[in-house]
Amino acid sequence: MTKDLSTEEKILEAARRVFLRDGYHGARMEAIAKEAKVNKALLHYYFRSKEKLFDSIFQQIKGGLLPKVAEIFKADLPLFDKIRLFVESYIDLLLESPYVPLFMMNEVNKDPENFIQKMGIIEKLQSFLPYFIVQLQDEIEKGNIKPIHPMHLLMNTMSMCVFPFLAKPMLQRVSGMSDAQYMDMMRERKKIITEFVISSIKT
Amino acid sequence: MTKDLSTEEKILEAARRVFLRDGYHGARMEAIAKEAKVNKALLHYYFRSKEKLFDSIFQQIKGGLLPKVAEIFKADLPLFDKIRLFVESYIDLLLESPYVPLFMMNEVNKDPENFIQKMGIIEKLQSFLPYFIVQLQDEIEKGNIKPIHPMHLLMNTMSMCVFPFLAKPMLQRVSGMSDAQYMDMMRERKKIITEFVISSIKT
DNA sequence: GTCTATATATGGATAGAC
DNA sequence: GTCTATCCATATATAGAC
Repeated sequence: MTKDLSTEEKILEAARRVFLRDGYHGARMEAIAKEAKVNKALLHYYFRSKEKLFDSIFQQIKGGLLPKVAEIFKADLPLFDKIRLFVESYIDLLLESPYVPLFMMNEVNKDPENFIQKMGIIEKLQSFLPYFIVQLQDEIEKGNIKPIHPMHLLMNTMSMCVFPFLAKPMLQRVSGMSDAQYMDMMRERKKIITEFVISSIKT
Repeated sequence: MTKDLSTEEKILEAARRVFLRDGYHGARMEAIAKEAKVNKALLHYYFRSKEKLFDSIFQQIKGGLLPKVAEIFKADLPLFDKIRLFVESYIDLLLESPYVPLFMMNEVNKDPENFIQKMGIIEKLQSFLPYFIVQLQDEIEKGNIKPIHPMHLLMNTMSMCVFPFLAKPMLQRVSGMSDAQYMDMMRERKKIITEFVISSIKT
């Protein structure tokens, strides 16, 4: 059992689940308390307000995504390996937290400037994007891949990884898959996306 | 000026904007009234409740998307033409209503069964998917395209069209584009996506 | 630290005058 | 049809006993 957690940790775990599932406005302090099996008043004892509790969750979620991506793109690897690694580790991450993408999209939508600043996105991008652009340009000049704008290549690849998680509830229903089947499909998809991207840009 | 609209129409217009931007829970009746420049009580006079007003908007939004897609896929056209037409008309639609995708993702997330039923998605899919699957299978057997599961092909194509709208607020900021520039980029993207998909599956 | 009870704030809904 | 005033439910937040 995971029930030897401190009250504070139980609340954080529950809050994460509820906020991710229902969004900030949809989430209810009551629901979080129930999920954590603690009294409602304790949420305020530990975190003072809904807003502050939410911020704790946000900080926690923020850690996982970008650092991994930056690491891959900065590595000294052939372009196709980077693409493959990016797709694989990105989908693996999302398989663990399928609600994160929709949550993030909503957060950024509420207040883009603030979101980007809180996430430190600009600095992260600057830390690896230039390397990637040079590498891509290099491969194009060598004639190994067709000309493509780095932004579109990244956007295409990311789209195919993330979108199926955003649309999961819908796609799962219309295709009649169980949760397990959907996850299996996404694991298969790692290979499919990689091949799709590579065979599209290879000369 | 558009201000010779009836009060009811003004409310509907305002409600559409606010619900799309803030989502159901995030939207405030007060905000809709203000946006429509009418008294708050009038929203209830015309639509009785927030729920009912929301339903009106939902019905209105529902009309645009799927019918167009179904039409294209049922048409008697070569596969590559269908892909091109799908991408073009899909992105054109989204350019007019960039908030619709995130709104839809949130709605389906709240209550998938209910959403799919209200949208009539299953029937729409059944009306054109079989044709598409046969056509794709046919092209694969003829050796014109590489083997690919129809679901993945559709998912890939749709992902690349929709995701940039979902992530618009973020992508726009990090790339420093204005609204107009972002729209131009999406228009360019129609060609890029089509070529990306086709060159990926062509033998 | 944890509970019950309660205060306070917000937002949706209604009554009633005009 | 449109307004002001107000009600009422819900949800967040606090007080105070244990």
